[in-house]
Amino acid sequence: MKSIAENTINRLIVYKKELGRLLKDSVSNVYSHKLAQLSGFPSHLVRRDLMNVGYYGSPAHGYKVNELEKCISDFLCTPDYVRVILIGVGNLGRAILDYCNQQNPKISIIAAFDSDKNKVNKIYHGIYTFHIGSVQNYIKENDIKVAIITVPGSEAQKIASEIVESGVNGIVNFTPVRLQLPDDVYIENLDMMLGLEKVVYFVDGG
Amino acid sequence: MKSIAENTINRLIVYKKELGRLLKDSVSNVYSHKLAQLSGFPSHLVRRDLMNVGYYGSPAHGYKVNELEKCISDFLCTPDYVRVILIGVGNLGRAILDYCNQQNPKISIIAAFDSDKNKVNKIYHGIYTFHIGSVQNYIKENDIKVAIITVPGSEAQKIASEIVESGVNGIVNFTPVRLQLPDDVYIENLDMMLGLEKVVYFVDGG
DNA sequence: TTTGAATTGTGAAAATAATCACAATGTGAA
DNA sequence: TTCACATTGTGATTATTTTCACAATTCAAA
Ligand SMILES: NC(=O)c1ccc[n+]([C@@H]2O[C@H](COP(=O)([O-])OP(=O)(O)OC[C@H]3O[C@@H](n4cnc5c(N)ncnc54)[C@H](O)[C@@H]3O)[C@@H](O)[C@H]2O)c1
Ligand SMILES: NC(=O)c1ccc[n+]([C@@H]2O[C@H](COP(=O)([O-])OP(=O)(O)OC[C@H]3O[C@@H](n4cnc5c(N)ncnc54)[C@H](O)[C@@H]3O)[C@@H](O)[C@H]2O)c1
Repeated sequence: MKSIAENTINRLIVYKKELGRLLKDSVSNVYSHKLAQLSGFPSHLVRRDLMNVGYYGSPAHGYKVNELEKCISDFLCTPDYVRVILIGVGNLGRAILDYCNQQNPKISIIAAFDSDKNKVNKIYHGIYTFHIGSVQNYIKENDIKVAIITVPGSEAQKIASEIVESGVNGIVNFTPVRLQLPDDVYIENLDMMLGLEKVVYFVDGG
Repeated sequence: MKSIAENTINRLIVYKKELGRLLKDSVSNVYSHKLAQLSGFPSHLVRRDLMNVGYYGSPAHGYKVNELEKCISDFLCTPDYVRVILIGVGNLGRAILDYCNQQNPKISIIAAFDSDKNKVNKIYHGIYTFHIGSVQNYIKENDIKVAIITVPGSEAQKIASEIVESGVNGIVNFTPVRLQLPDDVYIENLDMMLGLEKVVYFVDGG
């Protein structure tokens, strides 16, 4: 299997999302430069990326939105239904619980975990909160592979090591801590501060 | 001035953060492979990146933490104090208000804006919330260049256009909407869903 | 002083990514 | 039918990024 650049994957995910939106608006066809405009990448890059997924449009009608969306989904191997857990039901955690289950019906947060007795056994935005002590069992029993970490930075490494030990191998990490984990664990760091610093750099310097 | 790859900038920001942490722990020297371990990038890439900022270490002692931190900061042109505004004091907005001002003393959110009367004129995590109607004046009077957008997706484009018109040219966009703005506006899209999809892809497919 | 071990800095090579440019294709109007 | 037009798909090219590999450097210990 040919390995695809991470940047390409990022862009494909964006195309997929925009195609989903077009689908909702009952748009049936789209040209590369329209997709380019929507996604913010140049049109020749859009076409180059689409070569990877093996879907072919026509010069006259561009791409069929529904087929292309399907094709990208298949390419990304998006399983029909992915179950994810969230750890740390604080300010950020609750915002994510609210947001996430509105967005992609194929990816669901099915449980949350916290150490705070006031939060355990409560339901936030429709998701039940368990005590953190039960997380390792929960992961094993439900074969969870992906977790979102929104605990305080000081707790992050310990929690991450535990859940990886139990079988998780993909983590979305919202804490500012760089997690030290085996190489086969995929970590996506979403530290807002880095994004903000980047904006400051490009606005100020460039 | 040589132009530096965006990836390099990303990494430099990470190095800077890790160096800041080392400084706090009173660590005075660091080797490239230590910085590599902390940041998660290979050590030869660390060294290559550091060539760009023009700081030279010694084979015997590696890099001086304080000097290197200073040097990267200067290179990134991090101004001494950057004032940022946040628009949309919802679940996510409040989480960010709480988080942001704890993190980097050089970058501060100095005001928030919302359209909800119940939120206007209130203080959340120390930040005063103004009515959204006053945002354009506020930007002009205070010469604001960077804004964080955490309003519902349906409002994002309208708000973005307005603030750019008033002088903002850097945006951290937390909504799932791809903003259509002039090319000279730097946009950092932080859509959590994309991060999650990426993790799902790499866990499942790779 | 000399040796050995560890680490830096960097030229060169390799790998990867983005861009260009255009033939091929399909469409609709004349 | 024929022509003009817009758009795709892609080979070739260019640019960028990463990796390799090692000479140069520094220091501590013998
Ligand atoms: N990436 C971002 O944009 C962003 C924004 C805000 C906060 N953050 C980070 O996200 C994390 C959470 O931020 P927050 O504002 O929600 O903080 P918070 O304090 O409101 O929430 C943390 C939650 O984690 C729980 N917790 C603490 N220790 C735990 C443990 N050992 N096991 C399980 N749960 C535990 C707490 O009870 C609390 O509910 C922090 O690391 C913060 O730095 C990131
Ligand atoms: N990137 C992420 O991880 C992430 C997570 C959660 C939510 N989100 C996105 O962030 C945004 C906010 O999410 P939330 O959960 O905080 O939503 P929310 O509804 O809690 O908050 C939205 C806030 O914006 C205010 N608002 C609405 N219209 C406005 C306007 N015209 N001007 C000013 N303020 C206005 C509302 O009064 C409210 O306070 C949404 O677009 C959501 O999709 C992103």
